[in-house]
Amino acid sequence: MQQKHVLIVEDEAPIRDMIRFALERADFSVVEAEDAQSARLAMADHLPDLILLDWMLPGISGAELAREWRRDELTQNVAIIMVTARVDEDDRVRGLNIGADDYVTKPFSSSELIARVRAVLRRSLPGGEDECLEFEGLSLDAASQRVSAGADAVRLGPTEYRLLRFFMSNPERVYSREQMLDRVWGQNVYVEERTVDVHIRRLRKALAPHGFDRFIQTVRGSGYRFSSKSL
Amino acid sequence: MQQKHVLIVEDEAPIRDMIRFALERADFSVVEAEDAQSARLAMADHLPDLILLDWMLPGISGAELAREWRRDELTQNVAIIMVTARVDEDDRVRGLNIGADDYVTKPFSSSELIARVRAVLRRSLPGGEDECLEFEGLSLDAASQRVSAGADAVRLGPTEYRLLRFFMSNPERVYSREQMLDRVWGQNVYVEERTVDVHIRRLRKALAPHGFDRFIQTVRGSGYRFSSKSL
DNA sequence: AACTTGTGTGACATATCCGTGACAGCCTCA
DNA sequence: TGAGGCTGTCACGGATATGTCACACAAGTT
Repeated sequence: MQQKHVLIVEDEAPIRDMIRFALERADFSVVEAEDAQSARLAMADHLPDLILLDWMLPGISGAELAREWRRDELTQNVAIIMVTARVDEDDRVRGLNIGADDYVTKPFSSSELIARVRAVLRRSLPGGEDECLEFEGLSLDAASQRVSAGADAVRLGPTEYRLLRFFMSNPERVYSREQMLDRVWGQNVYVEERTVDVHIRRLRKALAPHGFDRFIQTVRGSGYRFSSKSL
Repeated sequence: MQQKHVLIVEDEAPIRDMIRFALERADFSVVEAEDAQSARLAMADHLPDLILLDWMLPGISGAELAREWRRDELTQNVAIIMVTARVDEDDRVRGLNIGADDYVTKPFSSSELIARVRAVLRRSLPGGEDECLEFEGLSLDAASQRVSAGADAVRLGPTEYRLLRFFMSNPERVYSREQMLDRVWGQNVYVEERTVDVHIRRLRKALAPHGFDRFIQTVRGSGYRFSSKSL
């Protein structure tokens, strides 16, 4: 994988340093900015692949900045992760509505940060926005978050949807329950591994009326695999 | 998954014991150290995959130690989790700034500890390189954990799969039953050596319909060999 | 040939893994 | 406040894999 460029927009120097340290250790190239203006300056030279944006900045808020970038033709496809001290749910929702791809709450561990950065970059890498996945008659539209089996629609809960989306993005490959928890549930939640089984069951059940449950295969002792080929 | 080694650096014996107990129950191999010097000693023998490092140690602080290790070529890639009684935000940032991968605050539950240890180890693992082995028509794909003989698929149990994978990664070479137990079963499980024979048999049986069982050759008095050449 | 040693093979008790239904907690929405 | 949807956990039971044994068989040895 080619080295990725990350722009940090953060006014507090110690946190900036900590983030830079973590990112450079993980082999990212890092550019720093302490406010909106220096951020613009940094972007003029070279567009980053991802921006780590502090929620609170002197002058303009990070949220405003994000909204602005999303409107700009040039920057609208750059991934954004909001960094904030707030734990308020409303802010979180607002942040994501603005167009941030993910959201990290202080205090966070460096490995958590890296994991989220990697996850976002991985997600935004292929083509981008309105992802539309098709698999032998089973189709998933990311924009409308709809799944349809042939003609008729499939009704899925949020978790089942994300699970299926993950599977369809990564077919023909075995994933452990641990890996699935990482990539479908999120890196910072601790849930039992068997929970994966239950959701697999629920997804299979939803897909079964159309016969698509055969795509979800159990690999005993290892995990699960999404594949069109039979066992 | 192979067993991981964890080094605990902690001066208080009861806490050390508690951590050791939790880790061993979760199938990690544990080495203890009570100060910087004994930590160095423990590392000299064998590098751990992860270090649980107490923030406060007699003499040198854990933070100093972490910084030192991060500078050392040999140890800089070993994951570090700081263990501390402090809840102060600044300390946390400072700890992560130093290069710790995560941070656990006393008191902590053993399940939380295990979760964090697992999370950190998982993240520091090298990305999944897609191993794909081929051998005269017999092919094994590590990503999908599939084995196929020519056109049709071969159905294997977990142990047979690992065994075949081991063979195909190390062809043309004789291995004793003991070596095979080490590398396929794991280094510290005790099973009878004859068990290898039984699994060899099962693997041969699965490969036989396609004629590929001839690759698994018995070397009387020594062990087995995987080879395309006959005898 | 008899004996010794090493390996193939089928059977079997057990351990392990996974599918499944049930359930309580938590949301949201009316 | 209650209904209804979603989530994570658990316990049970069935399916499958595992390790060990006993015995058959083969290859050397005396």
